[in-house]
This record gives sequence, C-alpha cells and structure tokens, in this order.
Amino acid sequence: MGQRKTTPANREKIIQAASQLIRERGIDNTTLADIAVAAGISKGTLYYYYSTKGDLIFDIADRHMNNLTDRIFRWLESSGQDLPPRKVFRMVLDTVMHSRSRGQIHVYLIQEALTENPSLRKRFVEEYRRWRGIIEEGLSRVYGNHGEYATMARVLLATIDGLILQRLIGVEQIPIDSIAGYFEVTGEAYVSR
Amino acid sequence: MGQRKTTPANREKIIQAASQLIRERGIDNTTLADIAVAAGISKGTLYYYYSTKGDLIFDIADRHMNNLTDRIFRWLESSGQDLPPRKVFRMVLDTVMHSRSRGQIHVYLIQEALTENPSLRKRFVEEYRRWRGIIEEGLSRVYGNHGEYATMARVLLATIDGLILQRLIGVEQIPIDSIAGYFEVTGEAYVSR
Amino acid sequence: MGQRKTTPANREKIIQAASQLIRERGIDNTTLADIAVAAGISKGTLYYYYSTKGDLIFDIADRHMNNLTDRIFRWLESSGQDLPPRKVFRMVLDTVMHSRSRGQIHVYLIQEALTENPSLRKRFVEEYRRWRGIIEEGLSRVYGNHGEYATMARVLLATIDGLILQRLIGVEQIPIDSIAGYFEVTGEAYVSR
Amino acid sequence: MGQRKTTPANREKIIQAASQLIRERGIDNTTLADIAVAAGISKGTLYYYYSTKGDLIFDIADRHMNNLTDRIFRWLESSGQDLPPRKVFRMVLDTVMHSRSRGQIHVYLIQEALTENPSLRKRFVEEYRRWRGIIEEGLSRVYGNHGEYATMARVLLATIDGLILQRLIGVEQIPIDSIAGYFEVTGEAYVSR
DNA sequence: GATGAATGAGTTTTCATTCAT
DNA sequence: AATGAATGAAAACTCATTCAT
Repeated sequence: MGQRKTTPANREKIIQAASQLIRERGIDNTTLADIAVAAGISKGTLYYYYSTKGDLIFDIADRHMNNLTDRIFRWLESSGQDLPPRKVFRMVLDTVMHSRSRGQIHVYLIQEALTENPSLRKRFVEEYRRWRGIIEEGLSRVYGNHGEYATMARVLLATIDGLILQRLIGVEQIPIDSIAGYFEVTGEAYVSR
Repeated sequence: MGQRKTTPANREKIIQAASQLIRERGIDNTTLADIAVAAGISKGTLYYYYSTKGDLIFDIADRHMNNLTDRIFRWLESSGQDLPPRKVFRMVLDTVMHSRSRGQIHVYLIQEALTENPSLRKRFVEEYRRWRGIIEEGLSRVYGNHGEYATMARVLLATIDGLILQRLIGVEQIPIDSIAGYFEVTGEAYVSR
Repeated sequence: MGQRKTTPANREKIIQAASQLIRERGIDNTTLADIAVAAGISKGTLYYYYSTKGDLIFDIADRHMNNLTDRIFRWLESSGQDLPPRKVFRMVLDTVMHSRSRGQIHVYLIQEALTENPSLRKRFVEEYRRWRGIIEEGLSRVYGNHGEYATMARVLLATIDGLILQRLIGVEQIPIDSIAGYFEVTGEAYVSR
Repeated sequence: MGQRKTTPANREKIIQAASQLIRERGIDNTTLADIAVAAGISKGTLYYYYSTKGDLIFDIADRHMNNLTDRIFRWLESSGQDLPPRKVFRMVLDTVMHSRSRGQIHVYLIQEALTENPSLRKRFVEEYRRWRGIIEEGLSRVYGNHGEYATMARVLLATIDGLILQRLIGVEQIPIDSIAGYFEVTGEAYVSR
C-alpha cells in the first residue's frame, strides 16, 4: 500500500484516463471507478485530487478550453505572416477540430455544462466569446481591417462545432480541404461585398 | 377505477412530456418517473407503451428527425418558386434551428445516439445524408444546377448544428438574419467561382 | 420477485425496524442497509417510501413527538380527576420517560435535529413549547390556578430529559418514585410560596 | 524545513480545534481532516498524537469531565462559607451549564459514549456518580446534614442536563435565575419535610 | 516529529425495470 | 390497459487510517 513510485503527476494520469474514457463513452457513461482503474489508482485517490466528479470534469473542460484558446491564439500570430487565406482556414479547421482527443470531447463537455454545471456553462460562454474575438481579429489580418468580420467569425465557429458533431456521429469523412476552399472563396467575396 | 375511458393518445402525452423534460434537462437527467408524472400517467403505463427507456428515446428521435426532414422537404418545394436566396437561407436557418422545441432537443438526441444507442446513431447518419442531399438539391434550384453544391450544403448543415449548440449554451442572441446574409453573398460568389 | 404478501404496511415495518435500530445504536450507526434488512425489504423499497435518510428520520421523529404530545395530553385530561399530586407526577415521569422505545430514541433524534436537520430542529422547538404549555396547565389543575407554573413546568421537563439521558448512559436505576415524591413535596411548597 | 521548533503544545491545538468543531457540528460531522485544518497541522501529525479518532474524543471527554468535576468541587468548597442557598444554586446551574464551550459539547460526548465508546461510557457513569456525591455533600452543607439529599441531587443534576439539552435545541432563553429560585424555595421545603 | 498522498471499506442515493393485481 | 409497490445493480461520495519520506 501507500504510494507507488515517484508519483509522476497522479493528477495528470487522472486527467488522461478520464479524458480518454469520456471521449470513448461520454461523461455519463464514465464512472469514477472506471477512471480510477484506467488511471491505475484507487477510487479514494481520485477523491483525493477531485472531491467531486463535477470538479474533475470542470478541470478537464478547463484544460480543454485553454488548449483550444492557445491553438487559436497561435493561429492568430502565424496568420500575420501573409499566409494565403486557404492555408489559414485549413489550419484553423484542422487544428481546432482535428486534434483527435480534443474534438471528440468537446461536445460531451458542452452537454455537461448544459445539464449539470452552471459554472462550467458560464465558462463556455466566455470562452466562445473570446474565440470569436480572436477569429475576428485573425480575419481582419488576413483580409485587412476594413470591414466587419463578426458574422463570418460566427459562421466559422459554428461550422467547426457542427463539423465536430458530425464527425462524432460518423456521418462520413469530412473534406476539410474543400471546406477550407469554400471559406477562401466566400471570404473574399464577403469582404469585398 | 379512476381511468379515463377515452385515453386520447397516451402515447402522445408521453412523447410530449418526455420531449419537454429532455429539452430542459437532457436525457440522462430525465428519469422515467419524471416523465410519467409529467405525462400524468403511472410508470407502469409508461412501460406498457415503451418497454425500454431506449425505445422511448428512439421514438422521440425518430419523430424529431422525420419532422426536420419534412421541414427541409417543404423548403425544397417552396424554394422552386424563385424566392430570393436570402429569404431562402433565412427560412432554412429559421425553421430548422429556431423551432424551439426541436432545436433544443437535437443535441441531446445526438449525444444519446453516440453513447447508448447504436441503431439510433445509424439512423442519424442516414438522416444527415438525406438532409445534405435535399439541401444540395435546393441549392441547385436556387442557383441553377450548374455547379457542385456538396460543400456548401455541408457548411450550411454544419453551421446550423453549430448554431444550435451555441444557442443551447446561451452564448448570445444569434443574428439569424445577418448569417442568412452571409450565405446569400457568399453563395453567389461560390457558385460563380 | 415483485411484492411479498398483502403488504401489511411496509412503511410501518420500516418505522419499526429503524426505530429499534436507532434505539440500539444511534442514528449515525444505523445504515439504510441495516434498516432494510431488519424490515425484511430491499434498499430500493426503502427508497420507495423515503427518498432520503433524512426523510425517514424526520418521519420517525415526527411520530415520536406526536406520540409524546398525545401522552402528555392524556395526562392533562386524567389529571383533572383530583388525583393526588404524587400519583400525577409519577405518571408523567413514568409515561414520558419510561415508555422504553420512546425514551431511548429521544436523545438521538435531538442530536440529529441539532447537527443535520434544521427543520426537525424547528419542529422540536415548537413541540417543547407545546409540552411546557400542557404541563403548565396540568399543574394549574393539580394545584389550582392561582400561581405561576412556568418555572416548575420547565424544571419538570428538564428533569425528564436529564433522566432520559442518564438512563441512556446507564448511570443506575432511577428511582422514579422518590423523584415523584420530590416534586410532590416541593410543588406544594412552591405554590404556596 | 517549515516546522515550528517550539511546538507549543500541538496537542493543545488539536484539543481546542476539535472541541470547537464538535461543539458546532457534533462528533460524527467533524472529520479528522477538518480538525487538522482547524488546528493548522496535517492529518499525519494528528495521528502522531492520537492514533485513533476514538482516542482523541476520549481525551476531550476526559478533560471535559475533569473540568466539570473541578468546577463542582470548587462549588463544594465555596458553599461551605454560608452562602445563601439561592446564590449557591445559581452558581451551580450557571457554571456547569453556562460555560458555553463546555455545555455545548456535553451531549455530543454522551452520544459518542453511548454509540461508539464503551470505555468512555464507563467513565461517564463513574463521573455522574461522583458529581451526584459532590452535590449531595454540598446540599448537606447548605442545609445541614440532617436529611437525605440523594434525590434532590439527582433532580438537580438531571435538571442541569435537561437544560443543557434544551439550550442546545434553542428552545428559548433559559431563566437560570428563576430556576435557581425554584430550587431555593423547594429545597427548603424538601429538607424540612 | 511532521507530512500529505494513497487507500478501501462502507454508505447513501439513483433509477430502469418487473410484475401481481 | 393501467397501476404502483418492489427490486437490485450500480453509482457517487465519505473518511478513518496507513505509511514512505
């Protein structure tokens, strides 16, 4: 008994195990016992780090969102260097929705926020606003800041969410490339409308 | 002794009650006991009509999807009459995502399909394909059938899903109108690309 | 499976079993599983009748208090018939604190009210007031209603509680009779003070 | 690195913290983690001093009882100096039941003794006997030692316990003074019966 | 002496489902 | 058709206790 090894971040092990299980089965079908087993610890230890399932989920969601925000920020920075718009769109769509582990869990977390966790929901609301803001700024860099990009940013964001959802359902292979193409063409048009 | 002899579609009462509760709390937070109470019947009766919670959910999802399909079909028909594109887009976005009761429940049903109900999932996959097909055809009517509308249909569909999600989260008032405007402008451009 | 017999008041069986266990071990050492087993039902059935441990305890406490109130009321009525004071005191002390099952559980219930159950506490406060009122009136019948009996009633009530406590601890056999004698003598004196 | 080198009675800090928490919430609702936090030490340290929750409680109860015994002894001594009976009663009632921290914890400790801790219970039994003895002797000093004071001592002790209980419940302000008056008047009568 | 991470046995609670009536 | 009492398996949560450092 006692601990095992040098405790290489048990918290991290929990996050990893929980994230994966949630990705595979959703939140409600992932029990704390499952997580504990997958993380190779006891239920008690899980409790030691997160005194509530809600706490754990919140932390996962928190890291998830920070992660997404970071990606988008990085996109914002890189998009300053005169990349061709198509490449930029591809990158956004790709990074945000494709980073397997991330995209898969996104919808489950939203669900949780909706039904159980008001503070998580608040967090999502804020983050969505921020994301839209960043995307807006990115668009104004790509196309020059003459023009209003709020709507386009909104559509981009919604499209990403919708695609994540459809990928989860398994509708079919999603042709990121041609969708990026769509935004390239239409973006141009929308700006110079 | 005290039963209604008329029994005016108990099944309907169940569907209505269940739909509303799910809309408000999600599927996992809606118990059969809740539904029975809300429908004004007993748990036993509920089981008389649906021998499983899954069955009930499936039926709700089924009706939900049929309903959506019907709406889109109706749009397809009306869109033949030379409506201005903006109006058409507005209508699609509006009917599909705004019919309160429908949109609110959509994501929960998808969730259920993902985590519990493989046959429901299959059903969703098929339906999504069909929806995309119908939208594609509608677009080709609006813009003339020279051109490929698969991608645009995909984006439209994804946008709708994404907006439903964001409305659920409560991100902010969604300006359906300006989004319809976006698709009007960009649609034009995309077609004549 | 299904039910057993003609369901001769399962609720009653629960109350009985729970009361006895609490009497023997206190509330915190009585688990719902214990109660279910003792009542010969399943944990699920217990939940069917009381959806929370707190609810069950409240009901037990409620019945307990109603019971005590009834006893005291009955005493009040009988005390009108010119009983000699000693007999009256003996009766009060006896009935209230001796009814084995009742007295034993009293303190545990108070404890629960103190630490967990604010509404139960409120209930106790009210009941104590009522008890004091009844005892006061009884005293005024015994001694004629010239005089103030509030303090004496208070002392009587406190003495009863204290004796219950001491009996629980098992201090020693409590000589109800001589204590009744004490109140007889002193009551006389106090009245004509 | 960060320990106090002085360690000014960690044990004392534990006792203080635990006593207060128990006073506020009862024993079963006070966890060792709570106590450790309140005492500003770690759970491990707590175990260094008390190898069991029971041990800690026993120590608290022990000190509590010694304290009470001391008070009553002091009363016994002072009561030799021809204090008027009313003052004496007031003092007893007051010191024993009013010393906030003490009275509040009394009932919880009894509870614990009843349900968990047989040796603590034995201790209580002994102590109650002792208390009654002391009070008896005190009474014989106040009233002269012609007479039997066992019953009166018992009533006094029971009254105190009952009042403590009622104060915990919060029945209402307890008029110590008029109760002391009651015992003054009735004591006189009882003695000269 | 002191720490806090780790544990597991137990406890309450939840709820879909069954079935005699 | 309709009822609701009964169930059990599973889930989340609690916390005293241990022990390597």
